[in-house]
Amino acid sequence: MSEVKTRFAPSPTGRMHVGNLRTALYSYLIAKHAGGKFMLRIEDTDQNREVEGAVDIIKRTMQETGLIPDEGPDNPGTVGPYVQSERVKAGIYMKYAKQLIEKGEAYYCFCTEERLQSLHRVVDGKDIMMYDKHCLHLSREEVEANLKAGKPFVIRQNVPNEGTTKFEDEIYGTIEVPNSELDDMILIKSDGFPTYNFANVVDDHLMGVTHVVRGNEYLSSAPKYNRLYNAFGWEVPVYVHCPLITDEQHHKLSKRSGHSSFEDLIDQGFVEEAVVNYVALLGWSPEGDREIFSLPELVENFDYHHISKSPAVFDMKKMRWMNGEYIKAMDFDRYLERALPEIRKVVKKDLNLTKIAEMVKTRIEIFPDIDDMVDFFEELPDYDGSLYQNKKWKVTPEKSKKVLSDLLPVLSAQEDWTNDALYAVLKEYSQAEGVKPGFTIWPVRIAVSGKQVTPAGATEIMEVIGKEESLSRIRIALEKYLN
RNA sequence: GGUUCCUUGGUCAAGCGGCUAAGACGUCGCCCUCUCACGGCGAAAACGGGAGUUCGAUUCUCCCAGGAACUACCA
Repeated sequence: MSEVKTRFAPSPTGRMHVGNLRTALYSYLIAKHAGGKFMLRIEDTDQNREVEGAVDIIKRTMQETGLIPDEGPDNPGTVGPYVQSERVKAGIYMKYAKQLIEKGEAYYCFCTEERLQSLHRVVDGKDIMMYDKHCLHLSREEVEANLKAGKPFVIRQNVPNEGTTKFEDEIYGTIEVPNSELDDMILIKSDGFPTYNFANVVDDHLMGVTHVVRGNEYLSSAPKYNRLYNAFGWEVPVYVHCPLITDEQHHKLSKRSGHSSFEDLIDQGFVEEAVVNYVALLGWSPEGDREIFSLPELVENFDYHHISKSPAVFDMKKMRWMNGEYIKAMDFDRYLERALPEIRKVVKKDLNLTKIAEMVKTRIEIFPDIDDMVDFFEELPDYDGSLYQNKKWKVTPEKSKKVLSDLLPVLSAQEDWTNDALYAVLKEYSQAEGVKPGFTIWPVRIAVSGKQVTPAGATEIMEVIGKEESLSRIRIALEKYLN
């Protein structure tokens, strides 16, 4: 058996869709698991849809996710070029299309747009069209004359109306389709560019791809590919169709879902590795119970036979959970790089931001979660006096008032403003009063934070905001909220 | 409309003829605790329906229902 070679073949039309990312990931994993090669090919055959800079997005995304191609536009192997528009210039597709015409498997079509338009009909609000093989019946002379006259043409695949075509998919098994369902799809467009379908087959063969990994949405066009391979007498590659990734409504993930692309997710504060990890588990499951996998670990464990058939909903909740796991496990310096800018958005004062970052590390799932958690460091929010009511510690506003009044002079006299020292002070006071520490600490925490929930205890907060600010906030509590 | 595919808890999913039908997220409870979170423990929650095949079907076959994808000179 020859070496496994897979490819990721995106169109440069914008951001990297998560469905595409998963296809790329599975392609990569299949190749790497088998010790094979992973290739990148750019399918820029639609000049209208091409988006400036999209190729860079693709390349950058692959860098960031670690899906590094062994061959591609930037590191060509022996089967280049790796960009289809360049292959068009080399005349590759036209050459093979003409071979097909010789064999009677394809034909020139000169139909006008108007004529094609007349073939469309609307069923259930959907516009559907099936070509009627009008130009198949043109005589050789007519074709020659049309070509000589410079009439625009396309080349279509010639699929018989009778019989069936079947193909094998590794995941879905044998799939058989009646030929009458198969449209005479266009192979070469009137601008001389190949369509995706044709370029794909030609390139996968020419470039030695052994396993074709792609989305389930292409499952129904696969039989047409088989006909092409057979017509050429080429070996059919192994097909691996991945199940669809859907939104909560069970529809194919689209731009409007807001998290449809890798970049969207990163923008929202997700970590690259977490996205890769989560996406790997959409449609595939490892053998054990483990869910957290680095890319190398995925390579080691990935067995494409365990890819499932049913579509998977992209669950933001679980994505967030997994991201939280990655943040918790993240090397602190790297964490700081992403956490600090987020903290600076709300904390402008010269406080110990590293300490604040430490506090929130186990409490966030995505980086923007930080904002609402640490805003009180910057400024004491307006709060409700009822916060001083706490059932567990049996704290009331009245009791809080006494605690804070008692503590104010004690804390004013306190020199060592570190967490441990402050905690000792509060504990000592509690013992002297014969109450639980929590009873004392609750009102202090409310006073210095103004919030019901904080990412740290009272004394940690005091340490960070400092003595002066702490005392000031306690005074405000006494004067404004407990009076 | 046609074709193709899919159908285990709300979600991701194990299961590949015999099980009290894993596990994870989420939800809820308890513990830990200077609030919350982390961590620990626990609970509720599923085989779409109907026929077969079989001693026995979540697992095999068929039908139905539901869902999805495709049906472009887009990929």
